[in-house]
Amino acid sequence: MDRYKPLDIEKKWQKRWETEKPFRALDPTAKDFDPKKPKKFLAEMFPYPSGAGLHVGHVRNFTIVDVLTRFYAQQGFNVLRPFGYDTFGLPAENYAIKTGVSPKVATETNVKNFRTQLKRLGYYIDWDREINTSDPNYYRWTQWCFLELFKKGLAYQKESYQWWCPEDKTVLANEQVENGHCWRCGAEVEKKKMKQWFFKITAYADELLDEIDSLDWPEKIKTMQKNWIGRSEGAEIDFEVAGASTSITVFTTRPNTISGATFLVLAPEHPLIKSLVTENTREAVEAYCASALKKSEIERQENKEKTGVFTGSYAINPYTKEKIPVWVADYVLIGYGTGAIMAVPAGDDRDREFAEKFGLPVVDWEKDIPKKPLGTPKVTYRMRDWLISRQRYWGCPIPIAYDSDGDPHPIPEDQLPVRIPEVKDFKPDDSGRSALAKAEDWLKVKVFNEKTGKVEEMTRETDTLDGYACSSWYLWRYASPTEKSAAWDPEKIQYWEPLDIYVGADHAVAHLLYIRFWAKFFADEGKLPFREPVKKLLYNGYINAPDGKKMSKSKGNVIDPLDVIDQGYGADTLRTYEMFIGPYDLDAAWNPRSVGGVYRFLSRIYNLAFTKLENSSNNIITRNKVIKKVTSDLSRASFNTAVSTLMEYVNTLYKSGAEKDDIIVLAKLLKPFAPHLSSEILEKYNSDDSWPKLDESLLEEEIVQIIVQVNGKLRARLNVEADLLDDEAKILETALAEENVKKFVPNSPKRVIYVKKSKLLNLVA
RNA sequence: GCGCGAGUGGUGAAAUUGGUAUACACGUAUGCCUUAGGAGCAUAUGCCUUUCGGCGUAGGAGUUCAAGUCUCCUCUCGCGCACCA
Repeated sequence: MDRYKPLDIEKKWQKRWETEKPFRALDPTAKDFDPKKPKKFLAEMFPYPSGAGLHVGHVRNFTIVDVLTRFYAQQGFNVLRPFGYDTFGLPAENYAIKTGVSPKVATETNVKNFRTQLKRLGYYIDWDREINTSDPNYYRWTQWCFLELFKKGLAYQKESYQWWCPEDKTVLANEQVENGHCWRCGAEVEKKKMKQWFFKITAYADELLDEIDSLDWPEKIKTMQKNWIGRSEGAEIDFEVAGASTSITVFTTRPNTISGATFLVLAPEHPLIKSLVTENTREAVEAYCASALKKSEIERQENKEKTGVFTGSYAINPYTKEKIPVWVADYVLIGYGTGAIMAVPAGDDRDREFAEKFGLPVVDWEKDIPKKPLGTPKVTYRMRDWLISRQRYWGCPIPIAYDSDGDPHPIPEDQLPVRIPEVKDFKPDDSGRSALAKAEDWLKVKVFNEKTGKVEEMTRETDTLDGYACSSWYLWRYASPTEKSAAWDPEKIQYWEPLDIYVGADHAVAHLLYIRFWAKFFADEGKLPFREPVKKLLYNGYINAPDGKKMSKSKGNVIDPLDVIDQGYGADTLRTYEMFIGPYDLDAAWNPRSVGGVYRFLSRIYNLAFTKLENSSNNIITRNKVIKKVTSDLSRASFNTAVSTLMEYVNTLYKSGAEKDDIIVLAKLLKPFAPHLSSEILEKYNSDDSWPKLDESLLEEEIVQIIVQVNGKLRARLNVEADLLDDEAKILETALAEENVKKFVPNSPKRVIYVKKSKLLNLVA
């Protein structure tokens, strides 16, 4: 008997797909484009192609997209499922520093390896649309996006205290600091005062917040984004400094508690501190501010014990007209509100703690304050502008040059891309400038200076862009990946976008917020016909090692998906297993035995299709039920139950015998999960792969089972003709005639509940 | 601390709208088969009970003819944010 040999089958089909390219998406400009077909655009969050190649987590992520893509393709949608690589970033650069291999070469190798591995999984990918963020043809347009933002004042420079990673020697965005540590290398971050580039994401804070509710995204992600944006409504109130002409502006969400404000607190970085200190306090205040700045953020977080120092100045409470002291304390943050607060110790735990520690007055605030407007109404956000400059080599160069005054000028569009110069030494240093600064010839550039009206020699910006900038528009590039005259072709964008389904397991606030921001910006520029780039988001769980721990090289518990395939299980088993492992959005632990179970399932299908076919049975009702269940399961992304339905079906067919239509339906429904085996079967049976049509009229069986409960407990099952379902009296009579029912209902039932839809009869005895 | 989830057999889990709890798979047990394999096939498998039956979805209460599902309280675990005024 011929046995299921997945590797042979998979090789055959992968070769065919490589030459026939059946997964190409048809643009509206294509010859064989059919305008009647509805479109679906699906994508995974494109990966960073590491040297280690695919891991099982990638496979889960990509297979979810693949199952859905094939599901829609088989239903006749014009589907677009492209692929790309997020290749800029620290790992490639750090690898280069370690090995001396240039990031460009390392990236090329890794992409090639990834592509080869992806093809071995049989993914439905339009390979003609592959993109790569470190390709000059791509980052030329990332630079264009930057310049669009720059022209509108949404890319700007600001000197301020920034997160600095002493290990990677670069600044980081707020989103890239996790618990006071660098998200990449884990080093404790520091604060450093530097002039940096920002994107003004806060300009869209309200819209980013308000439109969250309309998104078909997981609630968890939506909540995280809401919290991240952190909108607070309140007021700014000016407090005059006693005996001086200055005033201190504070932000508060509870202006009505002003009568209880007994002191002010400024953040140690607050610019007014200098003018508030007195002869007596100067030394102590300066020492406090200096040590607060030097302290790592961790220390500032871990040590919640309140510290602070009196400036020596007083302010006037504009409501009570009382003189209140002005303090400096590091529990007030310079980056939020105005960097200064009015402390109401009777109403706020932190203020109370501070007041108690330093013996400041605690005064109850007047509860019935007349609602006369106090201060200026003001909305504040926790979200800060997005810091985008990085002092690193392997990134998209910021297309800016500086004149002799140090003012920035955009590199003209006809000079794009600003290519990354070749340098020998990629190593970053503490100068605060990237390795690009070492390319001396590259640094000089002739740019028109609008101030002088002349073309002048200027110096290039040496910072590169945060990788998240590169990934903020790639979904739009997929619509026209080779377009030379624009970042995207408006006609194709109009047809394909926005993305229908996006699948990933990371970037809940960063990437998924940035991409929304850019969509809104480019929509305002008239360059995009939508304001939200992703309709539906699926956020899949991680796959852990069999011991339940995170897979890691150092623990030696990594499962290599290519090994699983090459062991003889094949890609179809791997794909189907990862869909069967549990609900897609939960973390799961790898179970080698369970992989074997899925292999057995596919083997049984193979045997059924190639060696055991019978012609006798009539399974048409079962078949229709299976079509209905699998279709609805895939529609609600319940992949594990779709697989289990197919398993049940196979078990049934082993008992009842299978006819040709059973095998064809089975292969079609299985194809999203196991495309190679299904293709092999469908070829043998001369069938296309169109999604099976459901015949609703064939769903109802002639004999139905009615559940009989007494006081809510199962006492009998009645097998009756389907026609009888409408005849409650008859059903009751039949039920009462049952021995076991009689036993529990000796007299006539006090109450009868009959639920036709559930085929259930409950008698209250 | 605040916010959001989740808790079901030995294990991963199913139950979509309040209506048969534990589908499917792993594991385990028994049997069959033979190309003796990392096979394949069949049957059984929540707990207590000889049977009838009783109990059972973290624990406790409640609503309902009927609760894994709804409400309240408690416990445990996970995730996110974390001095945001």
